[in-house]
Amino acid sequence: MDSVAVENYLKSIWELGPNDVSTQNLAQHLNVAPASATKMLQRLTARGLVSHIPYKGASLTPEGQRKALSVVRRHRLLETFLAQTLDLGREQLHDEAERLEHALSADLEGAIASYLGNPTRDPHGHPIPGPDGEFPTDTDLLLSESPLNQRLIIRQVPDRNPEMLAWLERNEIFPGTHLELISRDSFDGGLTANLNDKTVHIVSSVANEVHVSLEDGS
Amino acid sequence: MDSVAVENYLKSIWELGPNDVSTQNLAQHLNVAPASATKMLQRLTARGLVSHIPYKGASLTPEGQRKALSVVRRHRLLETFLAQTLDLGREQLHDEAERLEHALSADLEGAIASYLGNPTRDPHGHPIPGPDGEFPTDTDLLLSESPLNQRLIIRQVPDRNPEMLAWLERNEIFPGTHLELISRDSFDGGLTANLNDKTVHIVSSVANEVHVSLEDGS
DNA sequence: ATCTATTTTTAGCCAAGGCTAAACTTTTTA
DNA sequence: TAAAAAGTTTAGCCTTGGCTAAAAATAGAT
Repeated sequence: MDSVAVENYLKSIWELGPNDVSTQNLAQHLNVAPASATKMLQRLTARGLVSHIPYKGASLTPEGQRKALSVVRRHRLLETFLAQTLDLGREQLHDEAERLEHALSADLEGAIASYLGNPTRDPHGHPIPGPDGEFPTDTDLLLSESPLNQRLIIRQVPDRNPEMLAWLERNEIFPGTHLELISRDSFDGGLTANLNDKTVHIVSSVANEVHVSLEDGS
Repeated sequence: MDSVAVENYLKSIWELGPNDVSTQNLAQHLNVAPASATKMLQRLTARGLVSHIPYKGASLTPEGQRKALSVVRRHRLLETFLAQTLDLGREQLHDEAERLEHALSADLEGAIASYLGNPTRDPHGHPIPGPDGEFPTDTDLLLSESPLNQRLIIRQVPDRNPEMLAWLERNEIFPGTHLELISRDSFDGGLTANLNDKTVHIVSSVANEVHVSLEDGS
């Protein structure tokens, strides 16, 4: 059994990947000192879960990737389960799942998955990896790179930024919302969109975290 | 925040109490070496959660008791929640809750409790402590000490002994089951009971773990 | 091409929570 | 009541996963 710390490192490397992840980046993401991250990367490399090239960066081995995706699967299943049974706000879900994910047995994971009908998306729209570590191919577009004047559907919103999530929620932007981009500011990448007959301005930091699909695409 | 280990020690001392708990007893219950238990008892005493008299035994301080009951509350709420939403066997519940209990935030605990309507018993019939550490007074009788020839109702079955639980399940003995004791073997304390028109023999080790109430009592 | 700033790693420290072996109490038994 | 047995604690060690400060490597600027 992997410790909570090991699971969190693997998950973070996956989230920051798939390119080589820098020590600093990883340390910041996990709220630890860079020296701590270095040490852990060495341990994970020794265990064959990570390949770390000193002064270069780290990435997951196939084995490490499998384990990372298992954590992600548990996280997303838990978010879905909690959203469905209790009704917690989308902001609360992330934090709770973050703790519980490390305590979920394979059996319970299975029971939850089949209770939910083996969902492929969590409440934020994020794809849920399969039980054997397959990651569903994700054809969603970044909102920041989507075409103007086409009907779009929101597919994914971020889960680890409560302020951004609250803003999105206030503007009724969540998976399933329909919208159409009106204009894109060429200087700062800000967007103007039409959504439920209202006009919203979406700053680029937000547009980079939201995924959409074209209304006719699958 | 208390570590998983600290929470487990407190819970075990509570489960083995309220009399002074011996080092050996505690160590066995937690599957650690006696020396490890001694060291932890010293740390817990320093933190004011336990009062440990060397060579005598250990007991919980009021503060320690509050924390222990908080773990027990989380455990039993989780068992109830999992039993209600997924349908897991009674044997599986214990192990899953055992892991999850340490990862349950106060918020989620509250959400689960109110979703369940603030239950006072878990699926094994064990009383669920209140949010402020009150332990409901438990007037149930031990089956081994119950009178003969009276209609009884099963109230509590053990949760940490899968074999015993499976035997009980096979004989349809779980909270809510009605039965009547026919005779008690004065030598080994074994019981003969009438239950759903069948006669069952209940060995004393089982009768010591099952709680009942009289059919007319509350 | 060198000097400086940034990033990364190493070295050495700490606390938690395990372990075993040895020492010390307490209890039991002869 | 003394010797043996059982239980408990101490001493010393280990791993994990943090930290800081110092050293080393890389990247950037002059």
